Amino acid sequence: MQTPPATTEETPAPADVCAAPPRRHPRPEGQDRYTISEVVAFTGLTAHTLRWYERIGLMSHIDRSHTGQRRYCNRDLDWLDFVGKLRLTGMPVADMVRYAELVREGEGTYAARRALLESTRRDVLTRIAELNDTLQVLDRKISFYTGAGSA
Amino acid sequence: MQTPPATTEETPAPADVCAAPPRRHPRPEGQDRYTISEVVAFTGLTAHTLRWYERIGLMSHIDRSHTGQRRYCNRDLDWLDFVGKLRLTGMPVADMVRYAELVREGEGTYAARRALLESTRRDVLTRIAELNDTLQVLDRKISFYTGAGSA
DNA sequence: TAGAACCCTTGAGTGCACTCCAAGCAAGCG
DNA sequence: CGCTTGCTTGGAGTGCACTCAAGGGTTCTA
Repeated sequence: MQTPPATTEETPAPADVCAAPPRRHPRPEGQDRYTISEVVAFTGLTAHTLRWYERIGLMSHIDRSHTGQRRYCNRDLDWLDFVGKLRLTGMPVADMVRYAELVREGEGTYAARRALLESTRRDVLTRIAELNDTLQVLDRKISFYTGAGSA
Repeated sequence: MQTPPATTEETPAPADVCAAPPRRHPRPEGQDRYTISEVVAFTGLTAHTLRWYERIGLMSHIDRSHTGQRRYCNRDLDWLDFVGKLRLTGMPVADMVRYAELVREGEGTYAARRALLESTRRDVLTRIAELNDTLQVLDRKISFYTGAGSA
């Protein structure tokens, strides 16, 4: 068995260096059309939120069934995974939408996308440093309380 | 010179294991009464936010001048530093208020305080792990764009 | 004794990221 | 056929953490 031809990256890239790796909510193999409630199960987002993401342009228009219901594909799920990561960084939704627009604009925006991600990367490093700092404070206080409790 | 008698911890503790260490906004030495705008300069919070913190019980009542203006002391600044750390962890303000209440209730709440901080500590570790994960994704994408740009 | 700068209060307003509602369509089942 | 379940829409509502406005008092410098 081999990785399916799923492109998963922002632009139909030739050799996709960037394929989506481990996923937390395993998708069924060989499927490429999911209802909104399946996506809810995979991502933990609500159906409301998924529709809202689409409305504000954080997702490109989702394919529809003959009756007008949304049918998400694996690439959509990959994108949602990535958006989830960005969300963890604290990036505002408006910035994510900006990134999504760059993706839709095509390969000409590679430099801009990289700049955006590098700036995000810096934010993440800062945040990690802050959290490590906070951890030290917490540890100091916890050991204070522990000592005071057993003294 | 010796550390001043500032207690800085939640309860007038005997030997304070928990003294506040490095501060980012250096305070003048030997002072213990600050106007709200000085505190704004030290903490980066707005005066609105400082008053709001007091209203919701995130800070105990601040000392006042004879004309009713707030005069913050070093211990208040230490508390604000700590609150800033908690804020970085993403802890909701309501939970911080809960912690502040425990502090006001006295030494009998040491165990509860420790439990709260330990739970926060776990959250912080989780968050750091998530951010490291995100960092990997960002690095993968950045190097993809870098390669595509120079290819 | 001006005038500017600073501070006070209560209560309302803002921005973000969802979250829900109402009304209605479509498919599957006994 | 009727019932249930799942999906659709636009627009309104929610909760959080501030943020500001209005109207007034105080403190500092000249």
